[in-house]
Amino acid sequence: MDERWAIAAEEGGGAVLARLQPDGQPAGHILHEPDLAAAVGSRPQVTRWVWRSSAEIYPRLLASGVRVDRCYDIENTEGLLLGHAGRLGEPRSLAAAWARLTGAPVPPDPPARAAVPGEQSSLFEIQEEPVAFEALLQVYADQLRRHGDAEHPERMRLLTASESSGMLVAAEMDRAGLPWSETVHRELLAELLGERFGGSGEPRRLTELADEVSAAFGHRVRPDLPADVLKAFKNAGYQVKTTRRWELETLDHPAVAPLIEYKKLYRIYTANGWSWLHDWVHDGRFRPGFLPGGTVSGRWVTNGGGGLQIPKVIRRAVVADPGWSLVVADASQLEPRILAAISRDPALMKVAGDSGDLYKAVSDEAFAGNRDMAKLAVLGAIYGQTSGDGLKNLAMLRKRFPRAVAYVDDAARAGEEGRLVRTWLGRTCPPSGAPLDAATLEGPPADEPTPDSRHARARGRFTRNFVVQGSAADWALLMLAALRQALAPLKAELVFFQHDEVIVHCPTEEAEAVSTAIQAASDLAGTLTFGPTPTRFAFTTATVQNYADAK
DNA sequence: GACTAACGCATA
DNA sequence: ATAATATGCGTTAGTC
Repeated sequence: MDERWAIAAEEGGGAVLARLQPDGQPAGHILHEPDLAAAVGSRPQVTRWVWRSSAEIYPRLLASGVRVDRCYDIENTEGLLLGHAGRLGEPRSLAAAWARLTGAPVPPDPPARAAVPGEQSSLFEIQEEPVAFEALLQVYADQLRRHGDAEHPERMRLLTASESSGMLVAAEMDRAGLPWSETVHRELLAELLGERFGGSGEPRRLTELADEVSAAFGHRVRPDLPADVLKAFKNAGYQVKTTRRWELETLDHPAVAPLIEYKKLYRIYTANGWSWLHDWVHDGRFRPGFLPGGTVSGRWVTNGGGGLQIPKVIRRAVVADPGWSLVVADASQLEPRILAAISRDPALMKVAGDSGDLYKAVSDEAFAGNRDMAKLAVLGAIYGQTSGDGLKNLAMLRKRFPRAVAYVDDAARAGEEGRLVRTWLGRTCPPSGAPLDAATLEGPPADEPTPDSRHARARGRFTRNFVVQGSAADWALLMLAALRQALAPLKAELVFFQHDEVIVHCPTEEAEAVSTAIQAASDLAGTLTFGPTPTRFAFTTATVQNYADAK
């Protein structure tokens, strides 16, 4: 039984709410109640809550111990609908949507507040003037109609529903937090970097390595200043253009080894050192501030602390609670499988129908068993390779998997021509900024590319990748939604999500059930997103005490 | 002091 | 196998 209610927070902790008819209009009286969380918590029969912003409301509900099954996030949906209509970038607040509906001047979105370490996810909340409840009801009804204007209305409904669900997942993950051992982290820092001068100065190891670098050059060189390092190498007779690690590695000079070690440790020191620990880890939990759909392609971002860039060495600090385990699962070779599902290339679907090594299967099919070649060709197709040996491999791929390559080629061409490009469910890549003239588009891969043609080509690589990466993000939303539902009766908690990888923290006795639930969620997401497809989305799962042991 | 660009590197 | 996609973020140097 579908029972929808709309709700909005009122001053002083109260709420205004109303039951809705299927068309979004209120089904009865509009109620005012003194306690927002109680208003929701006392209505467990409600199947979907319609509200302005999950980031505004849901952390408050969670803080009161109230969870909801489903929601409909009006401002998030407004962004997706605007994007689909090629109007990404227009204000997406409820107030703006209401103004567009009534013909009033459209207010710009308030600027997002800067990240504040340790604060709960409500920091994403758009701070704006309260809008009448009537506006919320009317904008909701209007959005329901606008879904019908989409190229694939059913897919669009799936997209907005699943991203609303993603908002719930994000708030719940931030509430739970990733278990983080401050002790292990400090031990790790001491082991890698040594003690700090005066307890808070530069770590001993960095000072030593900087001295080694200077000694190797015979004069003072500061390794954290690229200009300094470049000059030193040039004076020593080495031609280098940058101080990037892979370029330095080609040089035969005694400064190289300590320099590379310095860069590695310096990165850890600045990005995940003592200050990071102080700022971002509290009460044994790291809360990255997940934001679903934070990128154009629909990938999530985090609001602070570099939550999606936790270096592998630092993962030793992610430790399950006593008696609990971490179920770490990543979707294997996700992007080529997504390409199979969206392109419906028969040969690629066939190899993606097996959960084994996809690149090996592709190599058997088209590259005489050379897996490296096959992998390069597939990645080249997805990323838009422009040079190198891979091009030859790409030609072979095109021959054996024509529909798959045509799919991304079409996306690239659409991008180069400035047309809209969409993911499978309808998330839309905004049109390119600079319009391109016909000559630019026709122009052959000129010997000397014009800025416009370079721009068009870069655009094409972007949109080529967008359809795959973005459709993977579509799939991931449905996978998370299904997993969240499956975990609801357990003690297990989703605590981390990173593009194609999830971590569930659970009592050890639940680990097996969790692993099963993850694969089931993956299978369900495949069917829900793409319809019946032979493509398998296999998860590689490890149950560990320590994140570092998962790989 | 606030802001930005360029750089470099961590993740998928 | 650092070529190609997407990000976040901390540093320094330069500008206002």
